Amino acid sequence: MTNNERLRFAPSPTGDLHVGGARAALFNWLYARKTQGKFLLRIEDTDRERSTEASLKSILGSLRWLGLDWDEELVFQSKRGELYRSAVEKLLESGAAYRCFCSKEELEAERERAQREKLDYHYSGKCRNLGKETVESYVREGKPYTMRFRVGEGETSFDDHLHGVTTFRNETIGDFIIARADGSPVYILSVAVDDADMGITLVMRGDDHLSNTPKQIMLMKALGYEIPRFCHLPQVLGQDKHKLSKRHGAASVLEYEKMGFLPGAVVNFLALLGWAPGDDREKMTLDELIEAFSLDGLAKKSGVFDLQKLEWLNGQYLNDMPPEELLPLVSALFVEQGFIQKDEVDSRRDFLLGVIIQLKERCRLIPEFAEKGAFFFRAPESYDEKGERKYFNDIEVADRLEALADSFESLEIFDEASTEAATRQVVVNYNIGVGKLIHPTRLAVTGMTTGPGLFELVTLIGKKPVVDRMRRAAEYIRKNSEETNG
RNA sequence: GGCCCAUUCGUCUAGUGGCCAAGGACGCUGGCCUCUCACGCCGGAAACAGGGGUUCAAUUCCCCUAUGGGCUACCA
Repeated sequence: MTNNERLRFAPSPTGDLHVGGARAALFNWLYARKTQGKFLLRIEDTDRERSTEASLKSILGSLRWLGLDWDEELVFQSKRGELYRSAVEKLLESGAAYRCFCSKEELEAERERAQREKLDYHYSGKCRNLGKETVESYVREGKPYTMRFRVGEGETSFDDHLHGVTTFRNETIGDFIIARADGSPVYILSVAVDDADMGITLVMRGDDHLSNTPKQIMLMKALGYEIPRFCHLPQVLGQDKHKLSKRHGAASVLEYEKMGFLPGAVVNFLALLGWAPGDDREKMTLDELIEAFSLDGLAKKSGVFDLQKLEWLNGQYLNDMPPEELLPLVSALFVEQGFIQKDEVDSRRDFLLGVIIQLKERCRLIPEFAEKGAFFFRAPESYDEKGERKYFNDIEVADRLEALADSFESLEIFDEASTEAATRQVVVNYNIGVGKLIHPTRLAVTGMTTGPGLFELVTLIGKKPVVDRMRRAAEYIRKNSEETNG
């Protein structure tokens, strides 16, 4: 465990950052930071068809959003063709690789036959021992060829950090292609070359790469490279226990950002999916994660992404966050909703902080501030249906509401203590329980049956609008009862 | 089909041979607090896939089976 560890995350820019990828990135990052090593980023953009600039931007954006910073320059595979070509050349010269002239159709037929006969298929090795002259004449004819790696006898094994010694018999692998007919390198080759070239000391990636590892090792050996250590992480699954994908709802980090999750909560949650600190901590900051992180805490079992737990965690973050920190996020939402103008954010700062304070322990996601707090900005357009039936069911309610409105109006100081005192006084006059007045009042002022404490909310909104809303509700109740009676 | 990997409450996990009649968290659920909701607090139900070994002793070690997953491309 020196501080010379070099880790990497190698996404393909073919979409947004996937949750599984983000978790792999996180573990690499944590290990690098823990060991004071380097965390590198390599962009696997050799698939020209599917790679896009927009995806790259999106992935980098998500990484930054999560707080995962990287060291050194980005490595683009698309810019390293020369490196791969010379590696292939070297393998060809040493005899570790050979030209294969088999056509796609031939190979396809072979594979189908094997499948039909339920036999284990791998390349027949037809071109493996072609005579020198044959090869030369084919090349002269311009017959297209791919490059194949000559897989030797024996077995290939490595000591995976998580899975221990894992062994593959070479005969089950079969000579594999390392360069296409157009000369471009295939993934397995570029990975081997890049990991060596970048000096990666520990390859930590999804366990879907487990069976690729022996190939990578054979290539590295043939190229005379030092073999890195490996650690294959379990996958992230959806509720149906299949690999997390769009079908399960949100599979990319970006979507969670849009849904109103906080980066700290997402990172925290991802860290706990497949890793445990060894104690009972759940909520942990990035620094605490670095501090506690160890490869030993990694799980072997793939984990199901539990949205409910993420939501809970996010709620914890929201609740624990100082209101000032929430202000930019929440006010941006309010502006977007048309609750306030952008230039009002500063002048109404105290009011907005008040709203946040009253709402934050009731919200799990940022957008809920708008759903649960619209009434702070405008009078309710309608009343909760159940609430209406329960609290606006009596003409007397209108009288009481008006009585309380009058009482509120006459208050010199309109604060929690005075409004509560006024309410309790009115209740005594009518000889009813305090709840009998509080609930209708809340419904009148907010349109809802749930929310912050009535006296807090009412003082934040202010006397005038509150009194207006109460009188309007009283009127509404009267009108309704006339209709139903008449 | 072949190869490789995995298997503790519904879910995330603790547990590395005795401390486990299995602990925590989410969710579910009973209650307390209370003007409602939420928060918080106190309780509850809920798991070692099955079968063989090894051992004085297995959740922990080995084997088999079952189940799930991955790879088996001129994708990455």
